[in-house]
Amino acid sequence: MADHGSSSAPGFDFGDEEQVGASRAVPQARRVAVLLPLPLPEAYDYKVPAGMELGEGNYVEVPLGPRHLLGVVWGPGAGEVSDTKLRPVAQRFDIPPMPEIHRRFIDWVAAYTMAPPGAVLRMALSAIGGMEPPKPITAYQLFDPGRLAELRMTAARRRVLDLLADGPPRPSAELALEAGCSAAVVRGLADAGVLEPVLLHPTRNIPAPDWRLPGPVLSPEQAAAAESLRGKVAAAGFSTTLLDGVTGSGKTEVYSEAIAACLEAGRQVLVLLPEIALSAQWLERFATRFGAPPHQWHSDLSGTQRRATWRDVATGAARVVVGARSALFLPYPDLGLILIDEEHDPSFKQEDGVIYNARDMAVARAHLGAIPIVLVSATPSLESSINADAGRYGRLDLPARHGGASMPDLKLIDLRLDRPPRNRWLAPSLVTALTETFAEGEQAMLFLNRRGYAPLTLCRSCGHRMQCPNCTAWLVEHRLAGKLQCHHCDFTMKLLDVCPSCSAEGSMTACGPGVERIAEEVTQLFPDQRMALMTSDSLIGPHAIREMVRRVQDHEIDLLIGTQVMAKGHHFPMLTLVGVVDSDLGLGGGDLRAAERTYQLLQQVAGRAGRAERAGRVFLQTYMPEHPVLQALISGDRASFYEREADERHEHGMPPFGRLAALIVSGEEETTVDVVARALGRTAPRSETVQVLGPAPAPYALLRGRHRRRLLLKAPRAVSVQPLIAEWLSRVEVPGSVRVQVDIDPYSFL
DNA sequence: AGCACGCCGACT
DNA sequence: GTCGGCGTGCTC
Repeated sequence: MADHGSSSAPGFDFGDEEQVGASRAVPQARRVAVLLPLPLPEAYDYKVPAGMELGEGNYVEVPLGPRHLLGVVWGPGAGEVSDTKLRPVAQRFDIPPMPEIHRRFIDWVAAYTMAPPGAVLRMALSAIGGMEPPKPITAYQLFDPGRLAELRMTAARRRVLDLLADGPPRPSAELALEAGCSAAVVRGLADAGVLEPVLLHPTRNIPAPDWRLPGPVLSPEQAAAAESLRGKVAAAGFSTTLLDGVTGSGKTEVYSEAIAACLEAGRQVLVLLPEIALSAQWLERFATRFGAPPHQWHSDLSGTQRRATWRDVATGAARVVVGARSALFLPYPDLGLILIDEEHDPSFKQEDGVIYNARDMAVARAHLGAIPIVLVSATPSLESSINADAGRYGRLDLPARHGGASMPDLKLIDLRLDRPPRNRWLAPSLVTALTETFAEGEQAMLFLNRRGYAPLTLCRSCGHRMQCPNCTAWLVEHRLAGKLQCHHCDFTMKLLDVCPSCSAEGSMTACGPGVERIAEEVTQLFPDQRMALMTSDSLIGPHAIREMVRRVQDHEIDLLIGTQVMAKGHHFPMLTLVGVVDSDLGLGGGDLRAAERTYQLLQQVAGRAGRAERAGRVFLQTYMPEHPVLQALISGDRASFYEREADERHEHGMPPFGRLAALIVSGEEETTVDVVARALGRTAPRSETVQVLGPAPAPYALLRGRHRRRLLLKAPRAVSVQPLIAEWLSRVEVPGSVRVQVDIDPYSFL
C-alpha cells in the first residue's frame, strides 16, 4: 500500500496532496475515518472533498444513509471500503478539535466496557445540540449624524440618541429599556439610517475562580493533607489518593487547596459529585472560597446552557467543572486534576446504555492524562479502601470533626424489646427522643429508604398481592397520589376497594411502612410540629430541593421525614436528632456488598445530626442489633468492620482481589431468553481460575416487560476478562429479539 | 440509532 | 386483492 508517507499524530498525511510526480501511480481519494455517535462496530471512511483540510479530532458533518450526522475524525481512512462506496464529508465545524487524549479516553472506555466506540462517543456528544457558534447579537450605534437634520425628532428618539452618543453599541432591547421607550423607536431610527446595526459576537465573560484568594484557616491535620495534595498537583504525574474523613472533618476545605494549586498551574479541574442538583450548598462554598462559581454540568441544564458550557470546556475557558458522572466525557484540552466526592456513591455507576462506573473511568482518565485524581469520602468504598491499604492508592486521613463539633451519639433500638404499638413503626424510646428534641426547640429527621405509603398491598380475604404486570416487584401504594405504583417501570393504577382476585370488598390492606405512612404516624403523635416529606417524589428539580433546604435551615420545619435524597450533603445546624426507622432494610438478599452499602448509607444519615456546637443523637431501629454493620456503626470501629469485609472478599476472590463481569440476557419472550442464557452457560470459558456462575434469574427477573437472566464471570485480578468475553460471545448465536449486555465490574455481586 | 426492505393478517 | 405489523440488516 502506498501510505508510507503517513506522519504521527496529531495531524497525518491524508494522501496525495503533498506528493509530487510519479510516486503515486493511481490517484486515490483522500479519505478519513469518521467515528459516528452510533453503536457501530467501527469508524466509517469518508472522502475528503477538495479544498477541505481535516485533521484528527475535527468535528464534521457526514451523510449516513438518508440523514446527516455529527461525527469526529478518528484517524486516517482504513481503506477497506472501495472508493466507489465513499461519500464525501459534508462540512467541517469551526470549533476546537477533540483533544487527542479525549479520543484515546473514548477508545479506552469502549474497550474496557466492551461497548462500541460510537456508543461512548454518543455520551461525549449528547451534550451538544449543534455545532454552530453562538448567534451574534445585533447592536446599534450612531451611523450618520448628517441625517439627523431630516429626522423628525421626538422625545423618545432624543433619549435613544443621547444614550448612544456616549456609550457603546447596544442591542435594541437594552436601548429601549434604558431610554424608557419601546424597541420600535430604535427600529425606526435604524430604518431612517441614523443608527447602524453591528453584529456583536457574544463573549461570555465568565469570572474565573481565583486561586489567590485566601483559604480558610486549616487545622494542622487539614493543613498537612492539603499540603500533600498540593504536592501531587505540583508533581504533575498520575497518582490516586483516597481522602478519607468523617462528615464535618473539612474534606472540602482540604481538596479546595488542591483545586487552588491546579488553577495556579493554569490547568483545568474536574469535580464529580453524585448528584449536582442536590449540591447548592457545595456551590455556595466554592463561590465563597474562589470568588466565582464553577461551571456546572448536569441533566437539568437547558440546551443553551449546555452548549455554552460545552464550548467553554472545549476552548479551555472553563477552569473548574463540577458535574455528575457525564461531565467526565467533556473535551477538556488541559485537565490537570480530578476530584471524586462521595466516591463510594452507587450513583456513579451508570446502568443503562454503556455500563460504566464513572469513578473507575475517572481513574483511567487520570492515568491517560498523567494527572492526579483524589477520591473523597467519609465512608470509602471497600475497593478504594483496600487499594489504599495495598499501596496502589495514597491515603490521607482526616480523623476529627473540625471546629469542635462532636460526633453524634449512636444508639440501637432493639425493636424486639422496645416494640412500637400495632400498625405503628416508631419505638416508644424514639418517640420520647422526638418529644425531648421538640421541647428543646430543635429539629429532628426520620430516615426510611422507602418511598410511598406502603411497599405491599394484599387482600386480607384471599391473600392476593398486588404485583406489577411488567416487573418482578410489588406495587407500592402512594396514598398522597391515590395510586399503586411500580418503582421499576412507569406502571400505575388507582387504589382499589375491591380485591381483583376474590372480589372481597374493603379487604385490601397496606403492609409495612413507607415515608408517607411514617408521616401519618408522626402527625398523629405530634400534631403541633411542622413536618415535611423529603423524597424524590416530592422534590422535583433543584429549585424544590433548594427551597426545602432553606425552609429547614430557617427553622420553618421541625421534623423532616425522607429517603436517601435527604441524606446527601446538607448541613442543618439545628438538627440534633436522627431516627432510622428500619436499619435492616438492605441487609437482606445475600449480596456480598449489602453490608458495606448499608454501613455507608447509615453512616451518611447519622452524619446529619449535630453539625454545629450542638451534640447530635442518632437512633437506629433494628431487629438484629448484633449484626456487624450495626455494631460497627455504634462502636465507631470502622476499621475492624472494613477488615472483616475485606477478608471475606479476599476469601471469595471478590473485587478488588478478583475481577467480575456480568452478562445480562434479556428479551420479551422468556423461553428464547432462557435458550440463549443456557447456551451461554454451556459455552462459558471455565478453567481452574475462571468461573462462570449461572444462568440465574436476574435480581428483577422481569423488568419493564423484559425477562432477564444473568451470568457472572469471576476471574483473578491478573486476567483480562474482555478478550475472554469477546471470544465467548462470538461462539453463541444470539437472535435479534434477545439482547446480551456486558457489565464489567458489576455493582451487585448477586 | 434510524430507516428500509420483507414476509404474513384485517380491511376496501 | 391492498395496507401494515415489526423482525432482520445496512449505513462508509
